[in-house]
Amino acid sequence: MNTDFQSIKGTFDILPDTATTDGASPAPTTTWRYVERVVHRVMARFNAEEIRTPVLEPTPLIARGIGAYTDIVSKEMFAFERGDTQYVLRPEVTAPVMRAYLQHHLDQRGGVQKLYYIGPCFRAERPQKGRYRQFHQFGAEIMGTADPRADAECIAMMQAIYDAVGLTGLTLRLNSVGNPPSRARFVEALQTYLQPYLEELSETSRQRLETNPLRILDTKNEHEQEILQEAPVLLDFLDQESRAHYDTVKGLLDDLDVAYTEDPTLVRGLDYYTHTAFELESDDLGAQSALGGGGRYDLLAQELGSKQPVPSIGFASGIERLLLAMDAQGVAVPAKPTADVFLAALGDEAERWVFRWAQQLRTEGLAVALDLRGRSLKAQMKEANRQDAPYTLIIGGNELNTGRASVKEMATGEQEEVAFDALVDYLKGRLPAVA
RNA sequence: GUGGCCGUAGCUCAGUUGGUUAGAGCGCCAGGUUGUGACCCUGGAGGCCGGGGGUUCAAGUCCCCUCGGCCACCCCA
Repeated sequence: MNTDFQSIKGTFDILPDTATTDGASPAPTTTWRYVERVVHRVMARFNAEEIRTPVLEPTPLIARGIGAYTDIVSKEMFAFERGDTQYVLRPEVTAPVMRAYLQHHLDQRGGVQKLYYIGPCFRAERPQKGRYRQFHQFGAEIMGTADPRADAECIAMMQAIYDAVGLTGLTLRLNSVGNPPSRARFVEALQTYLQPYLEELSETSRQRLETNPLRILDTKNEHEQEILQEAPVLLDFLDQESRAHYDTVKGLLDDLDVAYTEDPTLVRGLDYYTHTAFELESDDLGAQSALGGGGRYDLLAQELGSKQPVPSIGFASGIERLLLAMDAQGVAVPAKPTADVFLAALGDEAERWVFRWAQQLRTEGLAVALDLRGRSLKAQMKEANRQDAPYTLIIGGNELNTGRASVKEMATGEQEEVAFDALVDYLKGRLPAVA
């Protein structure tokens, strides 16, 4: 069937089954729900609480929170103006969560706030494998403590989710970008080092030398990588405090048996990071290899106008990429739920009986499927088969006369008669567990 | 944003050097079995050949534009 409309470029519909078409979700709804379920369960184990913030945020929150010179803010935002307000479809959710934390004085609840979220984000990039304009993230923020245990726990939380869905062979890269003074000294050294190579750098790198020097470190340009071989190393510039923090985090990760690879070139894209930075990668994903990442952002709260610092650490993960990796690794996913029983009717009177009983069985908690097109019994049986319902009730003149339903067990083909008033118990007794 | 590849039924794909009413398998619907699915047989529905323009007597086939998809760059989830 044709239509004049289609989903917007880089967005997709999540469909009930794997009728995968170009531009559809990498997985059906059942798989999405499974992943979401795992996220909720694992987060609960870490005693994290769910937070839901609007998809629409004030543009300046994002611009200031993430940094004006980041790619996200400079060219990837879906932003618009209405009246005198600037709106943006959130490109990430750490800044919004911090906004909510400050706006609602969540620190006054006492203790450390451990918050997690699941929801859509938007970025106006050219779509490709694992990259969409509307994509979905889950993540967590541990807010109100600078303790390195929060860093380690945050990373462990992220790792636990991938473990829970059964993904293997992932690489956790770890680095420290230090505190502001350490970073400032390093940036200066880096700029000095790169000065002689100015002519050999790409245009973007030259620009970044002024605006965002750290980002030059994770260039993929081979020549630039060569140049960087001899460049000063970030870790060498960490002051004692930064160094101690980093070492403690590593030790704690060891205690938790969370494996990691140190990568001194790992620099996260967003401005608000301090100290710990990490990223989880998979080689099952093509060019978009990052499953998730995060880091510490002790400066963000004040950047957003808070008088008090709110030292925090968080991670964010992409659901689409998780799904892609699951698919590539052939990870088992629970089958889609089926109806418990299909009600097939023969004749007008039986159709009315079936329609009433469908409702009755549903109030008893059974999942019931039936024909809504007045089709032949044979067609109804075919439908029952396709629906994969373990039992089918066949109701015709005979059944109405005797007051006994024909109940067919689809897997074996065996059929028996059950008195109407015994049906509920009969079915419930045979079905796994009825919710 | 830049580049490469691709775009024929719901899905996977055929479609001869441009040449009658565009095909197959699977799926869907109906019948064979006027009360029974999964197997089998028969039939049917379903395509502005992504859209627009051009070349030509003639375009699914050639050219241009556009939209979309895929992949990569960039960046990140």
